[in-house]
Amino acid sequence: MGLVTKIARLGSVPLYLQIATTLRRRLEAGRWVAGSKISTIEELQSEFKVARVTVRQALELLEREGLLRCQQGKGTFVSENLGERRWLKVAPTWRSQLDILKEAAASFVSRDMAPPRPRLGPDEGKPAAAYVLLRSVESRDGEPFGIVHLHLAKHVYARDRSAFRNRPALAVLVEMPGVAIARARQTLVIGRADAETARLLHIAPDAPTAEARWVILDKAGVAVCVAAITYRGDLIKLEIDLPAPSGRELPRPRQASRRSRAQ
Amino acid sequence: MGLVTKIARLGSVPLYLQIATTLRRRLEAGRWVAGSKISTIEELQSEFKVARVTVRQALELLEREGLLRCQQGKGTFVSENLGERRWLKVAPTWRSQLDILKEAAASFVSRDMAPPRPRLGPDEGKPAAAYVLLRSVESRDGEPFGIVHLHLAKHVYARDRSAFRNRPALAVLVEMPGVAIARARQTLVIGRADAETARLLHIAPDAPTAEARWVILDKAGVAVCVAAITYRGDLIKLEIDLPAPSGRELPRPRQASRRSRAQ
DNA sequence: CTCAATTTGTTCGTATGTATG
DNA sequence: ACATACATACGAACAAATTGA
Repeated sequence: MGLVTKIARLGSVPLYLQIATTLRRRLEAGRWVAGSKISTIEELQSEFKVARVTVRQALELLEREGLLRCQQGKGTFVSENLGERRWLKVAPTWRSQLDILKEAAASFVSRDMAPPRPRLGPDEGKPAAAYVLLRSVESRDGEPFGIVHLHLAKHVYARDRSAFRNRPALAVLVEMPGVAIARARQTLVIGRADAETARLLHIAPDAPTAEARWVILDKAGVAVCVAAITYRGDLIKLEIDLPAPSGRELPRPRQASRRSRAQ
Repeated sequence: MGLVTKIARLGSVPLYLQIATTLRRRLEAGRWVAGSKISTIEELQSEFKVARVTVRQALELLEREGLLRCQQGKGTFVSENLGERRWLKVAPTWRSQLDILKEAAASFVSRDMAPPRPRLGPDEGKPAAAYVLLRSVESRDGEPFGIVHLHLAKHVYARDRSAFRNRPALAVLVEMPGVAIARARQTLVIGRADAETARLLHIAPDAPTAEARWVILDKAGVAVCVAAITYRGDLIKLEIDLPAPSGRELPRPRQASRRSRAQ
């Protein structure tokens, strides 16, 4: 392959990490089938225009991650078991949200009985009279996957303190009789782990995270729950099913056959 | 503040970048109100246990990003206009997907008339007889926000070549008469920019990205479109509205009043 | 007005890690 | 392995702007 992939050291990320990222992407995109031999170090060295040692640093990293197997005299091979990560599958339904929590174990971090009020956007309802702030780390199979900052209306918390201490708050809230949830909005943006987050989630500093914000309104339009959840970015998989598009959803009614305008 | 936030250099991310990430998170989480003065360099220096110069590097970065204003003799202040980024708002509806594309300009990169078949999962329909591979970069206001790799069934492409060259393919496909879309599935995971991606999207290597995969099936269950879109991670905002949860969606029927079990 | 305290801005020398050939 | 180049990080000192006594 005469391919040249330009890599520049602009003052931030070390070269060998960039090359590792590039190769990891190729592996995960399925460029090579599992078990097969990938390019030789010499090929990679000339593709990326870096020194042999730098390529090796990248390969060593991926070998430690279990993505590759390097064998002297033979070559570098894609691991067999590649392909199925254990994703946290998120879909825009209550069901999927609760499924995630079902497997989760919450390790309680702290409780603040008089926290500052959560800030609410214009479309996020009225604040409750008082809140409790619960902080916890959610884990699956002993591996932490999310950090939860949860503002819970005090009058809701008071209904069943023990449940809120022992089970994921969202699950408790949904099942709670007498608290009618009228609407919930979840927004999700992508961020990066600061040092504290990285430590709690067992990821590298600056690694991608998914930051979810939940606002749950009761029938009176009061925000009974305002939560910020920071997930490990490498575990989140969002699955969105779209039904057949209806005419209403099209930008403008299509003009049957006349639409092949010159252009 | 006697707070100490531990930051370690383990051989990957420079300290000043980690500190910048931490402060950026604090700013975006609203720890300080817009316009107010943040901690002095000396305070940050002792919180993070680093040298003065290192803190300054982080502050300079955030100042260039427009989040902070540093003023000699006075202090460092949060920018006034903080808070509203121009998000690409994604919701699980056709409407929102098409809205994004409406503002977008596609700059065409390449076309491959005989690409390898896209790989389809077990639940992703039957492959079409042949595909065309279109590659493009989507921009908004001159700023690129996404890279598109689009496998399009050849018989669909043939219906209106010029439209597919000039407009976002997804929009063309949805509006196309005679191609009845039965189902579309979008999955979204978080990744990182390799060198090539970083260059095309004007972001740093290793910066977070959102990687969307679209599979669109026609009535016969044929995958007429298989697309991989890599978005800039810092522009994506997912908005999910959940209606009032119904009884069906709860893990198990709640037991009216008996549920305050000791625990 | 002057002075001192506070706070950001700048520079020097040195040490260490990364990458090259 | 070695010599070279550059980025990162430290500590310390000094300069310049701002504030209030």
